[in-house]
Amino acid sequence: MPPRVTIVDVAARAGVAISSVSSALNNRPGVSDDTRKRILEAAEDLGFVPSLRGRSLSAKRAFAVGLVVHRDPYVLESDPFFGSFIGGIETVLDPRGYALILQMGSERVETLDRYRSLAANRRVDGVFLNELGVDDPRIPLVQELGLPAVGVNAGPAFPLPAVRQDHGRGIAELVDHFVTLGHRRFAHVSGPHEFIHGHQRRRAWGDALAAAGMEPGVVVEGDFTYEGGVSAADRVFGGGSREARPVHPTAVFCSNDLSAIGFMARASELGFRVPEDVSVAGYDGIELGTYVRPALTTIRTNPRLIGREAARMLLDAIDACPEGTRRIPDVDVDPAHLLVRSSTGPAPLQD
Amino acid sequence: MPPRVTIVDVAARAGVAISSVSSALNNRPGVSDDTRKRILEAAEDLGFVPSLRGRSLSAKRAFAVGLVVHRDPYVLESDPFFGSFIGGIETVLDPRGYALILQMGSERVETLDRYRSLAANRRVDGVFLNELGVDDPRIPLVQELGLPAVGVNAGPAFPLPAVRQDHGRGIAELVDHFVTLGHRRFAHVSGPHEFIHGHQRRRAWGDALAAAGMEPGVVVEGDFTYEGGVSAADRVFGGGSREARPVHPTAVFCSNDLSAIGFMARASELGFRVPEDVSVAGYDGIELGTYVRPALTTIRTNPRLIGREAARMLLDAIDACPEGTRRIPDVDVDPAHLLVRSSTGPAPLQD
DNA sequence: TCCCGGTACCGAAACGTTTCGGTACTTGTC
DNA sequence: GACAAGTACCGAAACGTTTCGGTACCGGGA
Repeated sequence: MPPRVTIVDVAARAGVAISSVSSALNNRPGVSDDTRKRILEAAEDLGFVPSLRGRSLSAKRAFAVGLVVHRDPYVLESDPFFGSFIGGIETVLDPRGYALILQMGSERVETLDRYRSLAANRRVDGVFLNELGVDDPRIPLVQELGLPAVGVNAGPAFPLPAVRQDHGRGIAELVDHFVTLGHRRFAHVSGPHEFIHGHQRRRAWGDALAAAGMEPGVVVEGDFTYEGGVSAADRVFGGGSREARPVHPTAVFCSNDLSAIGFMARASELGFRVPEDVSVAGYDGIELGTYVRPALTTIRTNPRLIGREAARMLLDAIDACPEGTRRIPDVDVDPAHLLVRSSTGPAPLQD
Repeated sequence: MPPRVTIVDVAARAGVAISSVSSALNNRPGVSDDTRKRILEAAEDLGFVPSLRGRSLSAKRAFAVGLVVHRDPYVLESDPFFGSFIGGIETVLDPRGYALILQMGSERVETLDRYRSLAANRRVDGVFLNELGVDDPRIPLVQELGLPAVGVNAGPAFPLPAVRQDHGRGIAELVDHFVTLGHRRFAHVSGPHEFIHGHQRRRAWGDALAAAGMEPGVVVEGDFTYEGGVSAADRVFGGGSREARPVHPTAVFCSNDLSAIGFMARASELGFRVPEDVSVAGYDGIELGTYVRPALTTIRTNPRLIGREAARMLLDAIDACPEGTRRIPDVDVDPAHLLVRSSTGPAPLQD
C-alpha cells in the first residue's frame, strides 16, 4: 500500500503551485500551454488520479446516485426490468464519473428510510424513483429533502422530471391483433392496482378495447408473478376445465410476461390449448418468453433505454440543481411495440 | 436547501471545541459525562448528521464496497443468485454504515477495468469477487492493488478470504436419490468449464457417481441458460424422439435450474415424459422451479446467506487491513441440500 | 510547598481537492 | 515612459471530519 500520489506531488514535480495543477487538469484557463503540458506530463508520470474523497468534500458532491429496490427477493430475481435498467444507467454514469449505489428495503416504510438516510449523510446526489405507486410517499419526501430525483414510468401528473415509455401504443396494437384474429371475448390479468404501471396498462387496455368497439371483458387482479398468473387463470376460467366452460374469454392480456407464462401453464392444465382455445399475450419482452412453448406474444419494452435516459436526466437535474431549479424536460422513449410470437392465434370457432 | 449543520454548529451550541464534540459522538474517553450529555443534546437539537464526505477524507475510507457483474442483461435478469445475494449483503452493510456500489461490465476485460478504476480513485474499500473463473485475472489484480476482497464460491486454492457453500453434499444426496429410485444411466448438463462453480458441480457429480459404484454417464456442456438446457436435451437424446431411443439416460442432473427447465421442456417435445421416462434435477432452488410442471427437483442454495457472510468477511478484512494483513478465516455456510419435488421419480422399466 | 499523574478540554494539523483574491509580469495605448 | 488591461501563476481558505500534542486544572503524596 504505497502512499497515494496527490496533487501536491504533481505540483512539486512540475514545479508549480497546486492551484495551477488543478486548473490544468480541469481544463480551466489561466495556464499557459507550456505549463499545462508540463503538468500533464508530471501527472502522467506519477500516475496521478484525483482523489474522489477530496473532490467530494470540496465540490459538495458525492458523485453517486441511488437506486432503492424492495428487498423482496423475487424482485431482483425475476423482474427482468432491473438488470437491463441498471445496465442502461451504468452506460451513462460511468463516463461521467458517477457510480450507482444500490439499496434494498424490505418494507415500504423501510424504503423511505433508505432514501432519508441516503440524503441525510449526502451519500448520493440524486435518486431514481422506480415502481411508483399512486400517491407515492417518496415524492413529497424527495421534495422536502431537496434531493434531485427522476421518476421512471411515472403517471401524467408527476411533479418531478420523469422518463416514460408509452403503454398505449403497444396495447392498441395488441387489441388490433386480437380483433383481426376474430377475438371478441377478452380478459385482462392486471398488476396490483397500487402501482402506476399496473394501473396504466389496465386503463390502456380498456381504452383500446373501447376504441375498437369491443366489450371490456373481465379483469382479474394479479401481482406480476408467475403464481399470480396461475391463480388468475383459475379465476378467468372459473376453475373449470375446458369442457365445463364452452364459453370463455378467447384472448387474454396479462400485465407482464411472467404472469402470462403462469397463466398459460395453468390454462394448459385446465385443458385449454394455447393458442387454439385461448390466445395469451404478456408485457415486457423477457427472454424466458422466447423459450416457453408456445413462445409468448408480448409487448416489448426497452428497460435499458429507459435506464439510460433516466440516468441522463438525473445527472442533468443534479447539474442544474444549484443554479436555481431549472426544470428538466420529461423524456418519452420510443413506445413499446407488439411482438407477435406463437401464443396468439385465430379465435376458436365457438359461439 | 438549508446549509448543512456541521460539527462546528454543534460545538458552538454546546459551548465546546469541535474536538470534544467528535470525541463525545464517537464514544471516546476524555469527555466528562456532563459535557457529553450537553453535546449529545446539542447534536440532537440541531439534527446533526456527520458528513460522510468529511469522514471519508479524514478516515481515508470510502465506507462503500463494490460488486461488479457482467453487463450481459441475462445475468441480473435471470440469475436468481444476484437478487438474494445482494439482499444478504445489504443486511450487513447498512447497519455498519456502508453502502454497495454496483457496477456492470460487458466484457471480461472491461470488468477488470472497473475494478481498476474503483480502486484508483478509492471509491470503495473492498470488493466482492463473484462468478470466479479458473485462473481468474481479478485475483492478481486485487492483490497488486492491495484492495481487500472476498471470493464467493471460490475454488480450494483461492489465495484470498472466501465464503463457500459446499456442492458435494447436495449432489451426493441427489445421486443417492437417483440410485435408490433404480436409475443406472446418467447424464449431466454442465455449466461452462471456465467457471469454478460449473467445474466443481461437474466434479462433485462424477465423484458421487463413482462413490456409488455407477458409470459416469454422459456429460454435455451447457451454459447455465434455458436455451442451453434445450440444446443439451437434443444432444443427450441424440436429437431423436423417444421411440427412436429406447436406451437413453434416465436420470439427468443439470448444473442449474434454468437449464434444467429448458431441458425438461425439450425432453417433453421429444416425447420423453418427466419423470416417467426421464428424471431431471437442477441446482439453485429458484422460485420458477416450483411453478413449472412437473415441479423441479433441485439442490437448494442460499445466496442470501452467502451474501451476508461475504459482506461480513469483507468488512472484517477492511477493518483488519491497516494493522497488518491479518488473515480472515474462510467461511463455509451450511451446505446446499437436495429438495425433492416432482421432476424425479422411479427409473422406467427398460433394459 | 513543591511536584507529579491524571483528567478535561482546546487548538491546530491533516486528509486532497477546488476556488478565489492577489501579485508580478507582459503587452498595448496615448 | 507612465498607466491600464490582461495573463500566468501563487497562496490561502474552504469543505467537515478525526487525531494528536498541549495546556490548564485538580487531587494526592512527600
